[in-house]
Amino acid sequence: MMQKKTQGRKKIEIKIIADENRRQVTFSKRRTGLFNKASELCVLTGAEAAIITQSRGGRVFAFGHPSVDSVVDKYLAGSSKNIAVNEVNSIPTSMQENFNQKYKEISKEIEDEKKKNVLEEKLEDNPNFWWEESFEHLGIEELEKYIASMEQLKDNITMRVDEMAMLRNSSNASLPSWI
Amino acid sequence: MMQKKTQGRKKIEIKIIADENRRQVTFSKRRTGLFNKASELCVLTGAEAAIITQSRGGRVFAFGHPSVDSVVDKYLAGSSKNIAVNEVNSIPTSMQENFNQKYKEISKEIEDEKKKNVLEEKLEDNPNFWWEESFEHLGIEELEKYIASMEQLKDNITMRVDEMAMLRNSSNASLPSWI
DNA sequence: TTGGCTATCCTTAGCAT
DNA sequence: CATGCTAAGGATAGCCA
Repeated sequence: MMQKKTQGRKKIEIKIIADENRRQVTFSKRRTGLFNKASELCVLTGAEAAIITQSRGGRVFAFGHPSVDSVVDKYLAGSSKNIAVNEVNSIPTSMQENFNQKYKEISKEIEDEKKKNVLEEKLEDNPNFWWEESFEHLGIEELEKYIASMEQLKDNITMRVDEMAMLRNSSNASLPSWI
Repeated sequence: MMQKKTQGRKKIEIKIIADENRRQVTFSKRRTGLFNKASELCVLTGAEAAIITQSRGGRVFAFGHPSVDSVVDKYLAGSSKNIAVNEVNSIPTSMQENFNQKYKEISKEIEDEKKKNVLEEKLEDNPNFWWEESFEHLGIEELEKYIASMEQLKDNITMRVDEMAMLRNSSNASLPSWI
């Protein structure tokens, strides 16, 4: 009987890959796959998208359609400073950070919760986005807690950016590979 | 014989989906898939990543680890203004835009080209990245052509950003869905 | 660090809700 | 605009040339 040439793809857990070499290979391959997926998304739906990634080694890779900067600029223009434009339901844009951080875990919790109550809940009564639901059910205290953690995160980021800026003057470790 | 419940996934061409409804559904599903892929990439390799997308409807969705802003800020810090840091091999950051735009098509061309010449080429002699190769083989004229088109793109983007800014004052069509 | 080669594992097109 | 279902199309983990 013919022996299999390879053992084929093996299932892996979604957790940090210990072996440095495997981790690097995975980053390279999956990054390529991610960029291709983004490219297809843009072509298929006519959407715009930008992806920025930084490996542990400090190398930056980016993809953008029609360009990284155009998408990022638009994003910044829409999420910056002038938050007061929308009065009542206005939520600080910075909160998005926490949302993204908790995206997976919370969405999974919501998911599980939904499955449990699927029979006694009318889906029509649920908002389209879990975060909208979160907002509506969130108390003032929770909101303020989020905002506070956001402020701190902002500070951390600012410091980090400064570090990066200083690093740039002595090495190019953080420079995109295409420069 | 039992009839199949669904016809299953069908192969599609990577080109704009004409039907608006199907296009919307595809955007939604693939965006989710893209975000999950990015999430896995971050967890598996310890990398940082940010994705910003805008549907045709004007809604913005973003993903980031550890946050959109931290990754974007770092990117901007590394690619902005002070280009003169690296002297000789310094290439205007704005050129990245053209690269990304041509990523797919050029990479495919390179790919095809490689396959044709695979026997007469020593892979060891090739640079690690196709764009490095492009640079080295690009003449001054080509470079200047790129730069020129980049400048124009910059202008277009600036105008577009201004438009967005004005729009923000009269409607929230361009506002991220999480606001 | 990249690319090719399979045998799996994962994503998703078409429908329906 | 989003989710659930199912079968088929794609992405990729583990190994190498």
